[in-house]
Amino acid sequence: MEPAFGEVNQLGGVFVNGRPLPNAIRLRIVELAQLGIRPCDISRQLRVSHGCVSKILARYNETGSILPGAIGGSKPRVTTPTVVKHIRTYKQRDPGIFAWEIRDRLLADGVCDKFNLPSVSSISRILRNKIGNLAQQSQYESGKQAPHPPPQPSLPYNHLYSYPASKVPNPPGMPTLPGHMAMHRIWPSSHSVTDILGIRSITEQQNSFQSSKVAASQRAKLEEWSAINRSNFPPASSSLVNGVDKAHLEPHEAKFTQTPSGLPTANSYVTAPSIPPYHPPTQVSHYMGYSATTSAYVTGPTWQPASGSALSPHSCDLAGPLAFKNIAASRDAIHPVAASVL
DNA sequence: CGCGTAACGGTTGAA
DNA sequence: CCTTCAACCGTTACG
Repeated sequence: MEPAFGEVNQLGGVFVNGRPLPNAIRLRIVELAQLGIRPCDISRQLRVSHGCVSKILARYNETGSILPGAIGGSKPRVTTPTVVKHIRTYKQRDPGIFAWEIRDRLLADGVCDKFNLPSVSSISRILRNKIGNLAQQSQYESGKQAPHPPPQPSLPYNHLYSYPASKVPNPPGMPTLPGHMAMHRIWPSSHSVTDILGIRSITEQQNSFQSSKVAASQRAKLEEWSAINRSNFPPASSSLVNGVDKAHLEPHEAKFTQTPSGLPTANSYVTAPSIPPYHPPTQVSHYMGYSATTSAYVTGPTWQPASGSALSPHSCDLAGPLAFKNIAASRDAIHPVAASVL
């Protein structure tokens, strides 16, 4: 469960079964692809299976994000206390109401929107399990609803944490969802549209180790791109970029990058000996709360100087940018470091 | 040979 | 706490 060292694939690359590739490598895959390198060559160069390269690129093309999907956990429940309460109310008012009618009403009354509307079967289950005895008890049940008013709005966080993963992309052709509504999954990840697009993370990283291989023009393009995108989105989302967005990235990266010493370079990274110990889930719950923990990362780590020194001037250390991203929350902190590296 | 993808064994985290 | 379960992971192998 705590693979200090990963396994080695057929190409000699290191991976940790069940865990996502480091973002640095993911990013590298996308970068190389953008430079016109063929997937098969990327695969060989980075020693990542072609299946994985294919998947990451496909996802990137589809969602614009290089980030892995949210692992573990459960989907946010659509049957929030509020919803249950309303269902109960409907049932009380009309004991003969059908589940599908309840569903329609939830939508009509604005209790739910089409993204968090429970399925008919969910409603049936609720009726059966939670309100089943309501029929008999409804009289007195009804009176005591007030005490526990779930302060929860019907859309608690959905609009904040969308999810860039493949299952529910918001493909260009799909007009229905604003990107940020694409998924109702708690993913401390992404989250701002720009982040969903993966733009920000890319540009940030580029800014960090751009000097290495990425052509200046490429960088410029990306920056411009991000600028465009940023400006195109509502302030609400962009404001999240610096908070939520990064917060989510950090934990992941922390695992990859907070390697105590000897940050592997891009070139050596994939070889077995230089595998960065996969940092075990730490005390910091990874997908932690967005706020507090972020600052923890910002302030705490001692790796910062190390990363700076370990960073080789060229040869694009993958670890470098990632390391920087750990403190991404404060770009102010980043840039000086990045600048010095550059 | 390159690429897309299903199967597989694995991890994760909310319920 | 512990267990369940459904999400995701990357590799492998096949077509």
